[in-house]
Amino acid sequence: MAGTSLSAATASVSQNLRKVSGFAEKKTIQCSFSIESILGLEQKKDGIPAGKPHRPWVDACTNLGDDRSSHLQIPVVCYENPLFRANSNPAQEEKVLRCENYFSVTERLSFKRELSWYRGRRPRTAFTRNQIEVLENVFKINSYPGIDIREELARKLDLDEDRIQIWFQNRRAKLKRSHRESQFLMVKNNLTNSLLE
Amino acid sequence: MAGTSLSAATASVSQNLRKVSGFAEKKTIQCSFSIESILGLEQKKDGIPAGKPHRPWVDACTNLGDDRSSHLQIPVVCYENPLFRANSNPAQEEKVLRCENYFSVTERLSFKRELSWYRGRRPRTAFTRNQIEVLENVFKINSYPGIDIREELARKLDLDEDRIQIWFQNRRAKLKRSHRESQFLMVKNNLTNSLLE
DNA sequence: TTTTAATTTAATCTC
DNA sequence: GAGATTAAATTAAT
Repeated sequence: MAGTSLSAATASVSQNLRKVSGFAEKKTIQCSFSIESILGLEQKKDGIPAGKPHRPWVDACTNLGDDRSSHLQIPVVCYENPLFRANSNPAQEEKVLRCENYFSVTERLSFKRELSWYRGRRPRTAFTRNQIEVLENVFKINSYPGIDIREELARKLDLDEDRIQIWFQNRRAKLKRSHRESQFLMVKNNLTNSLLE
Repeated sequence: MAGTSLSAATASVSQNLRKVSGFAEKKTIQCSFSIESILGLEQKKDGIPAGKPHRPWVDACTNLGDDRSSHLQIPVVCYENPLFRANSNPAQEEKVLRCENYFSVTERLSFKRELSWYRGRRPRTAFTRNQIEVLENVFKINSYPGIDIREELARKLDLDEDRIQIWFQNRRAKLKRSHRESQFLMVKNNLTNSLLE
């Protein structure tokens, strides 16, 4: 973890709390110790077609040894965690006025947030327009900001450094995608043109 | 994807053209970031260790001669940085990397890093469910398998021994991370509880 | 439906 | 090998 400040480290750890599974790995040891077993040479029951990627979350029910399910064991932390409560969006709060149901929008947002926690996912951050603008401007000049720049951005934009880092990762992926697509377009156009000649 | 509309791609291209052509939009930055800061020039590091990484999978598809043009992964840096647009042979790239008169150490580090990432990165391996299962079972018993076990696993799982080694490294890192985080959790809960008493 | 924040993990780099 | 970081692939919220 590159974050050097305590707050950054704390935020980072709390982000990954749901990944905590240090104890879950022990309880899954129920296999025998024969080499054949270890190597999985006795063919498994439900002939899973080899060649398929490993996607345990798709059929989580049938996947017993998966430590990913362990985040369900510690939802209490999610409730108590103050780190994500602070991040309320003013734009969304104004919608409270239009709410005529049992729960206010903020209440429902809160539920949603807690549900996110249960599901093991950080509530989606809604960046403000100004935050995006600054991030974009920095990205134009440097798409790989180091830890110090990220920290500086975090301070100035009132965001966690983690969010900054993720934002740049996603932004780089987006740029790459758009390059791929424009490249594809060019090739396609060249091909079309040469066929029309 | 439907988002591959011409307008979208065009917008994307023009955005990138602006980027290539210079810092035309510097003035829109309404935040007090110094250029040095944004470019990451503050963080000084040591020199670049010369030496080309071993990338057998690059040669595998298209080798014979020095043709790199048929790579599916488009190097983003080639678009963004005018330096890498014209020259596509390694000798010239070396010269660019050695050009310390014009570029800072960190810049050259960044270039080199991006080059190797975008051009030479090994395609991500998608392990099958069965492969993962076997690896996990072995890991439970021995998280530091020696070369002989790795070779055996490679044979039986039809993988390169390299992949096995990397997998165990990443798996150990994951375990360590989860231990750190659960420890953090315990400390935090103890702290919370003692504060509530 | 589209965009993008968030997540997981294989691969890379530095030490 | 450890540790940090990244890209790739994906999930899911908006």
